[in-house]
Amino acid sequence: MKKSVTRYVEKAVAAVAAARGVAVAGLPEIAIELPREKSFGDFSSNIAMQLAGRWHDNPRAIGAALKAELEKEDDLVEVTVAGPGFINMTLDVACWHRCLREIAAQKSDYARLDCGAGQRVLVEFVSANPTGPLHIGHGRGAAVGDVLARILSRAGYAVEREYYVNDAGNQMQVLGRSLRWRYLELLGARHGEIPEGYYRGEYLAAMARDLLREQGDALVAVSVAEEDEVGLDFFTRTAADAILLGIRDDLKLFGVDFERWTSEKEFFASGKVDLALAELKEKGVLYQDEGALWFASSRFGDEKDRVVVRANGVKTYFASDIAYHREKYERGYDLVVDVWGADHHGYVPRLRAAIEALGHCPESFAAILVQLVSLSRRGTPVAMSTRAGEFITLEEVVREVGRDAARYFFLTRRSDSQLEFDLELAKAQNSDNPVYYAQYAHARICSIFRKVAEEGLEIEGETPALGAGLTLPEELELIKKLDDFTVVLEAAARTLEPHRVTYYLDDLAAQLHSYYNRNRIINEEGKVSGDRLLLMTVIRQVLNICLTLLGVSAPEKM
RNA sequence: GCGCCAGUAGCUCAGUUGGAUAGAGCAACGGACUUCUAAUCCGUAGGCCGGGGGUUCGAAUCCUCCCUGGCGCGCCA
Repeated sequence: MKKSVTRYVEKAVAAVAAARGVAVAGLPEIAIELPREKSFGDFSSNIAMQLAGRWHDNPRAIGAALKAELEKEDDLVEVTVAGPGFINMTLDVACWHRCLREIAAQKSDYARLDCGAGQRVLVEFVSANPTGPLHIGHGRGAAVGDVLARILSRAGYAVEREYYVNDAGNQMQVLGRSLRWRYLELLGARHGEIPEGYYRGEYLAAMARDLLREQGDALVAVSVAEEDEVGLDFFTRTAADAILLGIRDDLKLFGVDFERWTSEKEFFASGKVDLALAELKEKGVLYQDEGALWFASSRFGDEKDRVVVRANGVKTYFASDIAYHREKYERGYDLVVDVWGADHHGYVPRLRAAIEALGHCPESFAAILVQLVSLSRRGTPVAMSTRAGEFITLEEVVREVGRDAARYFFLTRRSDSQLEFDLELAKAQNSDNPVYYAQYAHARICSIFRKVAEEGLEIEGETPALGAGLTLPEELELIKKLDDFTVVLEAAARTLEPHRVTYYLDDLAAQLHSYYNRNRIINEEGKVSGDRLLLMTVIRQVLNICLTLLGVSAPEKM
């Protein structure tokens, strides 16, 4: 509907401009909004005020001229100029009924947009080191990345999900040492506290017990010195493989699937890192200093230059990440989205610099920074310390509160604001828990349809229903809300903000509950309003789409 | 010290990218089940949008200076 109204306003502006002999080119974009106040009508525009400056006239006079043009439109039954120059427009109710029928006809394809125009997008997320199980912070990143991908996909982008496995570098060495230490501990060759800097989580001790049981006690000599490299490759690989399998399981349990798992190690092994560096060198943005090789990222907006090859000859993580992103562009994505923990925000300018240096438009790269999650139980904080190896894993959270609640909770905040996750609240089987609110709305509507079908109730009105009997203010508000979903989805895709869908869903559910409490679809005589049933059909349809976008189930019964 | 993000009701947070009288949930208080599901609804109360200055028809939103909190400032990843 908004699009139709936008066209009317565009037409009116063109007509008025012609009458005044003013050029239409270079005019501001026509912004159509939903007025806060219902009495202002269905849509409003501030275009008269925008034009006032350019046309050197007062906004109310321009508004009056536009109003005269707009009144020629059959669909607009009322046009007024209000306040400082807002143009308020009210549509014929028949338009809203038509709108409802159109949405109903599209069924589950409603709000499949084409604003992505088939452009290819890569969403890279989670990408945690395989050094330990996923914790709750990764869970938030997983929910945000996955739902973002679903939203973009519905908005008409060709989306792929990718997990970048950071399986190279120091921390993998430490992982191998940690597992070897645990193994030797079981053989009585290590005692006391695990050394400082090692991974001390219980999962490695458990893994060591499995190793001993399944593969015996000869994997490494008990006499091996701690600094020694003997057997490290084996322990590193064993630990990383097992942990990565666990991560895949956790993500599956959480409802997240990736098209692609990419290994950092492979980038080094295949020489792609060298290729990327060679390309940068060719572009003249690398230089040698103090024995190291630097990338001149400050020429592309970073605050300082960054090392890509250390003086000891070892390439940095940044170097492999350049190679990785270079490959993303070579694969032909139009938009590259990375979902990171917000503590990596300082890393954004240097990567964007590298992307630009490689000749790609920096606008085509977006980093979504996901803020910290703090856990609590009934308001009291749950301490989490990665150092002590005591953290709540994603798996524990999902098992405790359920996938639906966990996903929903992660999406109730903007990504860049901190999130307090209350385990008791998420687990609550009562009305305090917001995830049930939306699901309940869906189940309630299903229940009506069940009753109609089971009891073979008579449906009143035209067949098929036209919706013409829907004239209550709350019915029209509902139809407008349903119509607005395309706008919300488009905005969520454009701004890469999945929480917009959560808020929309909550609003729609609220309107449904309110309507349900006030009006009956099946009346006292057991007769069913066909028009209201049509309205329920469409609401259920949109609730279902939203829940599916969030990866939350849409129960038919609760 | 420099940079990034945040600061909105008692608490947790939205706020359609500059619009009209700033919203929701929880908590508090008062109501609604012989009903298509009360996991719901209706009502009351709650505000110097961190503070000052600026930009304009118009600012929670933009620019600037302070205050507070989180994070980042490695030839770690």
